[in-house]
Amino acid sequence: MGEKVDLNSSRQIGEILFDKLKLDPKVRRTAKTKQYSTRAEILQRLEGRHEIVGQILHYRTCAKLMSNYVSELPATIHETTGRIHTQYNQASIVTGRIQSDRPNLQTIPVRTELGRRIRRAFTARDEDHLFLSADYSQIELRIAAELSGDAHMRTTFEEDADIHAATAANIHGVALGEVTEEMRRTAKTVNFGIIYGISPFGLGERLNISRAEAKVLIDQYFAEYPGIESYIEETLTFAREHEYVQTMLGRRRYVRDINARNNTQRQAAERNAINSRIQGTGADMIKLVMRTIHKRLTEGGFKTRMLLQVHDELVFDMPKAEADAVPPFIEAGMRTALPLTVPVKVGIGSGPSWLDAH
DNA sequence: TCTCTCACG
DNA sequence: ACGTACGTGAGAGAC
Repeated sequence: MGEKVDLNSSRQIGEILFDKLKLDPKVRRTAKTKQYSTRAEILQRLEGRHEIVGQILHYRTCAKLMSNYVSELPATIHETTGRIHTQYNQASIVTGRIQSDRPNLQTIPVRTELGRRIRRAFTARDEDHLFLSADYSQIELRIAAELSGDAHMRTTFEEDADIHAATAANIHGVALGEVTEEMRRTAKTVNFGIIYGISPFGLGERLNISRAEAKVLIDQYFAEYPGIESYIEETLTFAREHEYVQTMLGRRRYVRDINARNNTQRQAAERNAINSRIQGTGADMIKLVMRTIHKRLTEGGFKTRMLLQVHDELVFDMPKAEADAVPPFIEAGMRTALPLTVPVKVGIGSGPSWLDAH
């Protein structure tokens, strides 16, 4: 008791929790400096052991929202336009995505209730306008289905099923109706893990299960979606020969460590190869449609304007008078941006704020 | 300047 | 023995 600690210092937090309170005998350390790791994911497991843990987590959430958003964003309002103007960069991301900075408007909070209050602060220009948001549903998994040609995953999308629930049913060998929330959450982690090139170790860490149990899940996944396993093998074979991979449109990412003798370097390159074709194809797709939509809006004499791109989402400022005419061609344009054979789904909505548009 | 943490897809 | 899921930007502490 009576100890002073800077709540912004992860090192001091770690010393309090693990040296003083000894909350975890199997404490984790960070990779570079071997400090105690105090990430939210780690702390959440210790919440029951001392009331201070939950308080630290809550402080962290608030501090992040304050420093990155509440304090920062008002200072970025342009003095003559009265609006926030981000910068987009298209030549810095290895996969072909575009990136936003000063300020970064691609990381406006949405996942927590407190965070959503910040997103709600982004509003249409006046009461005659709305925010329009259009986003791709599960675009990367659809692209994985397309690139791999996996019949089972394709069918899942053709039936417009919930991909994570369907995957849960498949890997657990149960009917769709018997899928629990827990099973769906696990399947979601596996779905994303696979397209990132996850290992049994990594999946085990994330699901808090043993490496052996994680391997069973991955094996089961490949048994259900054999095309995905082939996609990974074919991608790696191509990468080893050429030292690059390419998107559907042929844009390359070089992966020169793909034949490295150092295991860690080589495996990292393999994960990059597996993911880049998928993430990059998604990036190509939305860039193409941004061009098409901009052209259609300006040549069509519409006053709706594209404001933001957030990787799989486009945000527009739209006069209410255009609310019938504009959304249908934005939705159709996004859906047909690339001639995929797997169905593409787009969610679209509008409202007085960015949050309401979702 | 590096490291950790955490906001997003 | 080692490291272990992709891509980012940004604030704060530690040095």
